[in-house]
Amino acid sequence: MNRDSDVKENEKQTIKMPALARQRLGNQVADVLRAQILLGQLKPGDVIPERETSAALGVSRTPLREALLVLEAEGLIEMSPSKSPVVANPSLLELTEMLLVQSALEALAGEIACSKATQSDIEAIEEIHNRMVATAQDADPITFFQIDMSFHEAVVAASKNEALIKTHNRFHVRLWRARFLTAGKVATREVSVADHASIVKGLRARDEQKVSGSMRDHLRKVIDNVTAMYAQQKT
Amino acid sequence: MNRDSDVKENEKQTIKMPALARQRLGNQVADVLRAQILLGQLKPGDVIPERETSAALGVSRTPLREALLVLEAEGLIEMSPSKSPVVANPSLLELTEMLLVQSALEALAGEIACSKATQSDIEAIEEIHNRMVATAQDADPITFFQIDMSFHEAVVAASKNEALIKTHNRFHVRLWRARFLTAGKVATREVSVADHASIVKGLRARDEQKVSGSMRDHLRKVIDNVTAMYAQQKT
DNA sequence: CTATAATATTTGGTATACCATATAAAATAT
DNA sequence: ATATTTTATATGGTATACCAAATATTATAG
Repeated sequence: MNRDSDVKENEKQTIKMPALARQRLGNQVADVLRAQILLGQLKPGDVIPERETSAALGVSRTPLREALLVLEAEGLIEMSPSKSPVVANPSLLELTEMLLVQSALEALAGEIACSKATQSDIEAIEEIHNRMVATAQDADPITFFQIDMSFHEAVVAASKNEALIKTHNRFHVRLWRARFLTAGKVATREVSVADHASIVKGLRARDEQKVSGSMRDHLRKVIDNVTAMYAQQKT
Repeated sequence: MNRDSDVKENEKQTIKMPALARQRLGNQVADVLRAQILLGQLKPGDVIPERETSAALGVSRTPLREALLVLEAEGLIEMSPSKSPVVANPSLLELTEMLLVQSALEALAGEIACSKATQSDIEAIEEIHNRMVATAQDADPITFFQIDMSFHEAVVAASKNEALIKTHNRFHVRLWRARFLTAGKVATREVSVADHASIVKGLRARDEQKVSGSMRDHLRKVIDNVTAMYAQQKT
């Protein structure tokens, strides 16, 4: 490859793309902490002392604090004066409230997706569904759960509504742990698969009513599952 | 007044209530800036330089910055590296997307409110509606608009769903300016009043279907109003 | 006078220093 | 030995100092 010719070709642009490079340190730290919370490495009730954590991550307290504020706004942690931030531990009431909102959001997403999704969007959703069907019997809980979640993400993304996608993701993250803990039961898997099949069918037919209703009902079943788990946990 | 007796009476409690006192400075600053944005004292496109603004508010850059991060998370301002934060100026597309989400949220709120609202909640909503009817003909745009908005807030609050209330408020704030600019037309007032009347009627009957549908349709009309305003503005 | 390069200045981003308060520990009086 | 007061320490909250990059300004070469 000729170096000189390359230089000549590029002489006017000087690469000119910072593009996806620069991001605030605080956001990167927030991503790390958020991932740790979702992966269960940071469990509800765990504290996140500022000095200790910032030192562990090799940053100063300023961006660490910035990250904590982001996570607080997302509802993943709780901060109170003179106390170390603590990973949020949503009550059953809070979870059901959030799931109700999520059901409305996903219902809307399904409705919009019927008109806004491209054919390849729907095919991609179908592909996720097929993978879920294939792994319903034997896959480990984590894998199955992640496929399940990606299905919902894909439908919401197909709505092409940024505000909706962002708001949905907000609850998605906060509900992650509780949904994971309840998704383990293989018994509920078949129901989920059936619900998803109905949603896919509706999307192919671009039947707004059907998809919207299916999404909504599907999510409301999750409320029952979570409630059941909490009741069982008390025992 | 006898000092000693006072001391004796208070000896056990020492006032003991910090209660509603302490809040982070950053949040207070965020409240101030948010209010300025909502009141139009800070318009879309206006910049908020950190040093200048923090000096004006009499705080250091740290809490000011904390406030900016909050407002950025709320979507009220936009921050980019090496540039002063700027008050967000949502496009028509963004506004319609947010209004669609808001319509779903308010529909859900109306539905839930039918079962969760107390009788006095409904009476309070009715009272707001009556005030709106009374001032529909002559009140200045600001007053009418504020009553209109408080009606929606009251219905959502009646759902008693914290996640819903918070999420709704998020969009409520971001949509505030655009809705205010479109709410001026007296022509649209009558339609709004009629819609609200239908909602109140449904709430009294605790008819979930009706209230939910009315809320949703009412909000979707706002999309048309906003779209019309943008089209007219181009002219 | 114009174009270009060097420099000064302003910006947000980050690190550090300091402060107030809440909590834990220790000392002392009962 | 216990209860109470005092003191030490650790925590988050805030202010300041410093840095890098982007931009505006000025000087200089053409």
